[in-house]
Amino acid sequence: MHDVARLAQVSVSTVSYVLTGTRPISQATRDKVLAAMAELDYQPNAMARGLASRRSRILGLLMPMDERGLGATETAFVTGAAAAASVAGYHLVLSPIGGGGDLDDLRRLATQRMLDGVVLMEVQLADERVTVLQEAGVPLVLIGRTGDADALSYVDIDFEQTVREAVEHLVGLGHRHIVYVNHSAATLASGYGPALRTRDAFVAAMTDYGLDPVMIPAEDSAAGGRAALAAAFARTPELSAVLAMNETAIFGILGELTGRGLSVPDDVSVVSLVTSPQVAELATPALTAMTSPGSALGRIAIEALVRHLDGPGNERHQQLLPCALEIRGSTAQRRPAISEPPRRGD
Amino acid sequence: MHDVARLAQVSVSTVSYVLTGTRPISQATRDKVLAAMAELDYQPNAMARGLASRRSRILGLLMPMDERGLGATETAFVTGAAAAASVAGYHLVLSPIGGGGDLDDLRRLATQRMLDGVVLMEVQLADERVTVLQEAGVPLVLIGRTGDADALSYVDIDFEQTVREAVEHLVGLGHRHIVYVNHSAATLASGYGPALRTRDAFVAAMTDYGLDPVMIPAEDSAAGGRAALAAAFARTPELSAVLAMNETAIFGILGELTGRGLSVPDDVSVVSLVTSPQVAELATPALTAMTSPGSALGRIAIEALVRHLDGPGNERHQQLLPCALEIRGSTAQRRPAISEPPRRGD
DNA sequence: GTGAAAGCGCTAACAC
DNA sequence: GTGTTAGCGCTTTCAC
Repeated sequence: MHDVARLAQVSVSTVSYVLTGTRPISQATRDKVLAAMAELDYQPNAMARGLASRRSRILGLLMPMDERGLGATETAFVTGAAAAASVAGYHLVLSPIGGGGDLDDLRRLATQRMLDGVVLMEVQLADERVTVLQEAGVPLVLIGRTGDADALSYVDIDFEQTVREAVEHLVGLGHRHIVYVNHSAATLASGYGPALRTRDAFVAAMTDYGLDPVMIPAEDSAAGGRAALAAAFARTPELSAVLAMNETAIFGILGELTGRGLSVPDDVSVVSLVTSPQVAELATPALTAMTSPGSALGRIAIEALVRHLDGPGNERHQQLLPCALEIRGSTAQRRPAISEPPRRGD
Repeated sequence: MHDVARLAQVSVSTVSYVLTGTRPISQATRDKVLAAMAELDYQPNAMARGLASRRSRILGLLMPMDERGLGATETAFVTGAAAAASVAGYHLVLSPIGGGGDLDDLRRLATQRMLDGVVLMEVQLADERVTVLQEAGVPLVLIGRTGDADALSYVDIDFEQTVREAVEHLVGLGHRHIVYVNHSAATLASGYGPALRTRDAFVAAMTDYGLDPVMIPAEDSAAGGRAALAAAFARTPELSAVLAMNETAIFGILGELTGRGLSVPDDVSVVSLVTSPQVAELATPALTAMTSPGSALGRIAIEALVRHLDGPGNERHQQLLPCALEIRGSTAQRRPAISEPPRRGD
């Protein structure tokens, strides 16, 4: 930087100011400085900037990685967030730090002033990470919501709206015996927000239609899906539609349906909740799904965070986005059972 | 740090030395210092340390994210790498920077001395990121190999060995007409190492058995898998086994097989290459697969990188790890066609 | 609109 | 085994 200043025949502070833009510089000197920087192939040192300015211009995206891998939905969050960060002049780094034992790791990262702000993915209703980060004084935005998120910034999927639309689609096709296959009982018990919120939304939506809301939990595996479907038929033999939010179990559900000689969508319609097009297309037939607004969520979260950092610093952003219904091959008009007399209005 | 020194009644440098451990400190003073740090709830500032020491103690994992999402295999890389970094006293951050337009972003990150070293995932045969990083003077380790990786450190899957074992398994079950479904023609043309290496290995292995090596490319989609299978039957009507390395197409392959009234594994055996147990269990029947050594790859890459950084700095680590054969329900003894007379030795 | 200089919070010679 | 001190490469008052 010294060299740049000398070459441009200005002071180091002037060079710094063209870099940061924190004070007006005449076009002439700016050009001189820029030319000198290019000439010398100068690159500012991020550590030194960070130390002097007390801002790293690095944003963290905390993304617990379980062994199941990341779906296309999560990937979309990430790419959306990275793009938004880049636009705002920040770097985005992902940290695989989870809710597990590496909470100390997180505390260290947060407290060492390496990150200007953080976006949390896969937020639990009671999420220790939030406490840790708040204590460390790191600005944060959630993707998802804790139980008491009133004071926090978040963006989340509008599960109520999403489930309602899915149910509406199925009811519109004439289905009346709809079973919702959720995540596992253990996941529900652990306070996983999406599982709880969709459960409640399903009950509400079905009740509004005067229908019986049957929910079955399923382990996150193909076998879990099969078991759940078996349970569903035991509980509701007239079952003609399945709503599911479980990207792994859904394959077991489809397999079990086929195994029972039932055709999708002729005998049973299937809608998958919060599902990426990529996964939806993997199935045969391709799944009608509520597609999550992945990259928008990531983008909005970062934008809110940046506004918080660059702005007065007391904003609070709370926003819900619904998933979009994408009709593919797994839903169809309900076919009345042969034994069933036609009803008026059919 | 000043305060810590005063409280412990030592100099700041002594505090620094107990922090870095770069010179012997008597147990007594160390304890005093540690006590003072705890008392004041002191946390060193990462930026300042980085500026003064010229090392950030941050390692980057460059992980291109395409819209397909990360499989369990990639996730295992990441968790293995993160664990190893933590053990070595480094932080690991992931950067979603890809081979796309954000090469400048990478150059900036690399050149600003924010990262002590990086691990590259999804390495292409000709990978510009390698050039950029080398020019920036950032130590790097590849997961995968470029075309001329002789001078670089890398860890990669031993595709030759992996394919050979898969073919051996199928031949051992009596299969002689085996088709290999690879990634797409475009992917092959783009110089994607795994696709090319498995192709060559397949040809070599089949030729060794005196068999005809038929390879069919497939788009990364269920539809691509169906098309590939159709092409495979057109080319090799006697087909009794499919080898595949394409986690998305494999579902189309299975669907098409079922659609043709063929049973897996009774009529056709299927082996999936470089596949995680999670994905293998998704299919019906569960797939016999060559399971990739995911977390070991990540761990070894980080360990090599750290050795490079902390050691004399001229090591070069090159290592290949084979996938492990895990037999599940998609492979079985070949069933001779009815029209086919029994051969001697059967 | 520009320059001079005082730090930012540490590390690592150099002293003893 | 410990203390003193000169930076690391920037940002940002304060002065003009």
